[in-house]
Amino acid sequence: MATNEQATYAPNALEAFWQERWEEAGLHRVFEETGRQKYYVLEMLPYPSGRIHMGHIRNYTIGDVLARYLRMQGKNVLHPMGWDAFGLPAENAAIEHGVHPAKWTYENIATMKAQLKRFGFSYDWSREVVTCDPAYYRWEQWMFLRFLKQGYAYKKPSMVNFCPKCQTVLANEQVLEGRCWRCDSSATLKQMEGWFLRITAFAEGLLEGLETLDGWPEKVRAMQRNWIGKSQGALVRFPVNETQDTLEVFTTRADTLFGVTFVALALEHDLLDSWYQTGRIQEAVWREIEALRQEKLSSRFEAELSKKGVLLELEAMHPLTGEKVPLLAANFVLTAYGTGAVMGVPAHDGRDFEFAKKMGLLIAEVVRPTDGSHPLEPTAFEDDGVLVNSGEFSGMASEEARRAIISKLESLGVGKGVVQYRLKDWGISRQRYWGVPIPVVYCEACGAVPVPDDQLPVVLPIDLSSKIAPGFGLAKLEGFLQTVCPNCGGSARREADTMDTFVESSWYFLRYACPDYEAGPLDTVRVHYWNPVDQYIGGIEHAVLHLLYARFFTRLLKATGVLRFDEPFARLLTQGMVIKDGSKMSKSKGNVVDPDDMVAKYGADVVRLFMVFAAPPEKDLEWNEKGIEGCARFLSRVWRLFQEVAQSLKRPFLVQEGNRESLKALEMAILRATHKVSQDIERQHLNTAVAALMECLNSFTELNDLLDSADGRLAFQGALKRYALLLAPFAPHHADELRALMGENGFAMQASWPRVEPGRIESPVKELVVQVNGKVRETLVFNGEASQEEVYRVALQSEKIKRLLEGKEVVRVVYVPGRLLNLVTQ
RNA sequence: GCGAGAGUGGCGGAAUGGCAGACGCGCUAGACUUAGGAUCUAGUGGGACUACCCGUGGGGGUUCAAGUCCCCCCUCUCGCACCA
Repeated sequence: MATNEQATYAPNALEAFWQERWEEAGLHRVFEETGRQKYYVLEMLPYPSGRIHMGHIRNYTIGDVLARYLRMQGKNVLHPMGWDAFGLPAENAAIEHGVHPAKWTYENIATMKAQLKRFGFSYDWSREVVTCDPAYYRWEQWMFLRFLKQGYAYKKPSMVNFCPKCQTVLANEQVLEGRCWRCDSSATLKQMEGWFLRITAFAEGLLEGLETLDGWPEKVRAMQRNWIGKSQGALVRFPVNETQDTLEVFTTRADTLFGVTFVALALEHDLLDSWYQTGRIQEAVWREIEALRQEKLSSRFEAELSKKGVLLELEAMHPLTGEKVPLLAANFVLTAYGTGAVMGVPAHDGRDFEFAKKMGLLIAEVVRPTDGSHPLEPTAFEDDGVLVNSGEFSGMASEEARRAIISKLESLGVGKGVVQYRLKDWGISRQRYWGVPIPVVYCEACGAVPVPDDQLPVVLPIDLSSKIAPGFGLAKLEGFLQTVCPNCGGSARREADTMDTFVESSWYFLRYACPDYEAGPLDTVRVHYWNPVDQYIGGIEHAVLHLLYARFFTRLLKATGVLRFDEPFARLLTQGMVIKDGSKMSKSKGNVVDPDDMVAKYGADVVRLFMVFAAPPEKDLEWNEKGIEGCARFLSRVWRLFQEVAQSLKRPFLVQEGNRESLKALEMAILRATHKVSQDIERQHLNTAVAALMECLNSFTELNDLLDSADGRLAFQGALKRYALLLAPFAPHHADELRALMGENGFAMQASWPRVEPGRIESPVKELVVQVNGKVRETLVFNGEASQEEVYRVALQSEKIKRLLEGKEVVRVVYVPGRLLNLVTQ
């Protein structure tokens, strides 16, 4: 400007000044420019809960540093922001304070947007997406209808997780240790009808895709792999004697089939009820089953249930040996996994072993370690080995036996090889109000009818006659529900469920490419110009929620013909939490630091700097008031140095030529910093990039004797111009101000990132270390490259080295050019 | 139990197999000052106190050289967890 040429750094006025200039210049708007290399930097969009917190600031600062750096590198960088605006907190606020969810949400957005703007993040706000806007969610409804048509969306009754506090259903992914991910209430199970998206159809693709995501943290990939839970095995059918029923079990250990001594059913298995109704299960046995069911319900979330079971007094026939095996109902058999029934092989499964001991069931050894030992007591032998007591399969190795036994089962028609996944279809029905209405109507004559495209969006009614109270939902809005059938024109009722809000966040990153598009959900050209996202940044808490859903949606949209790629996020950075006094900042702990307070006190640049300096991005960051003061001190020192140089340029100089060594050192300092900062941003070590800037400043300060000379001042001016550019991604307001002070026009973001030709940071003066037996004993200085012989010769002239080598023979000399000489003695 | 990651000064943290502790905080001393919680200068792993020794959770190994690579163990954090 600059604002003035004052001696103290006054961040608030300065930052406001530059933010206005950026705004006027439309500096952060970006357009599709074919021929220019694009880069898409994305941070997870926030839920408008009321206020921005430090965790957001950290996330967005990391993204902003990368975005600004890449833009200065000449990339066409998309860096958007929006709001995940549907969700329960808005309804809860309505219940507690009587505010309409829409009003609450939009007011929060306004507050939070102002907070973000104060930090000077380089978002293209013209692309802002608000998911509760009908202009956004109409396309989500459009997509839903496509999915419906192709069978990827369907409705079914099922046992679902239900949060009593939120009064709504939760998807499997949204229940953490039996508790609601949002409010931490204990979830219950409930039989309900609801809509599902067929994520299981993409289980294999989602799993395989993980292998291609080498820009993702291994931790997240492992979590998703785990969640998808693929296992290879066999379905085996056990006919139940004296009935027409066949019990199917899933096993990964077909090689242990001859060791089956019982078959156990989950307490909730459908056949139990049917056998009870047909009198196959006695009244006394049934009462025991009921008792176990009760016990299981009440202790659902205990670490481990002690294994209990009930003999059904029914037998199944072993599919290969024809022997009779007892059937039991057991509390440790999972309903939701496999077939809800397991074959019991006590000799080779720890759980079955424990259970068999307790119930007095037989234990039959069929696999032995290859060393021939019999390790059956005190526990099961679970490893692979060699088969025994297994008829024609005896003598085979486990691996081979699994294949052979599966073929046998298949040829007899009593089983088959299968792949099983733990992943379940995504239940998206929510029985609440503040969400996207599911575009289906129910007609007495025509049944469930999809709402035609031209009647979209099904707008969420905003005018409410009654106040929102607990249990409120679309189902209470008679005016909304009543409609006509698009098919026959008869009276019909609308679907009252809304979609899980994770649906909105599954595709928002696509809409940023074309937020104004009205001819369809996505403008194919623009979407494919920007996507996939090159760098995604957000918290690890979404490892198997949002990140899995978004990957699924991308594949779904590809299958629907909208997209041409499989993976939405090429690289993922999961930043650590901001913690204080050892725990995550939260209202309940009373350890919250408000970003606004910090900005008021230190300015945005200082807070941004601290956010990336105090810890590497992926690690937790401990809030430290002293630490942020250190960053403030650093920016003040930078400020003073620039002032000093600017002032010196106006004064008469004392000498024409500056000290040659100092001039060289100055150039070397800025070159080294340029190299280090570039390299560190590239590898996302933002904390060491800032350290390099600090180090460079320290060097500058030591060289300020150069300001007495004419060429020293000019050299300093040149170096500082480059320094301001290096600072720009971290402290953008500061950087633009400093550039102005050095006589530059325009904005740092429009300037090119300084480059260093390789080799230029090599100092002509080499410092070389001499080791004796690997220990550093001497440091030598050479001008330019020195040969091994030369270094050796000089080293031997050192008194110290001479003394250490006295009476010893050098048996080996290791020379690393430019680094060290190691003399090895006997 | 399974999976992933991490153990380095008083603290946050640096180190393509090549001088361990960059940078910052804190601390010590000094300078400037009516004053200092401002600023500047110097020092700051431990022990010996001039030239040496020890030191990256513990124990082995590879190497001229290991915080870094390999094997075993311990501790911590996170995720999943009776997944057949």
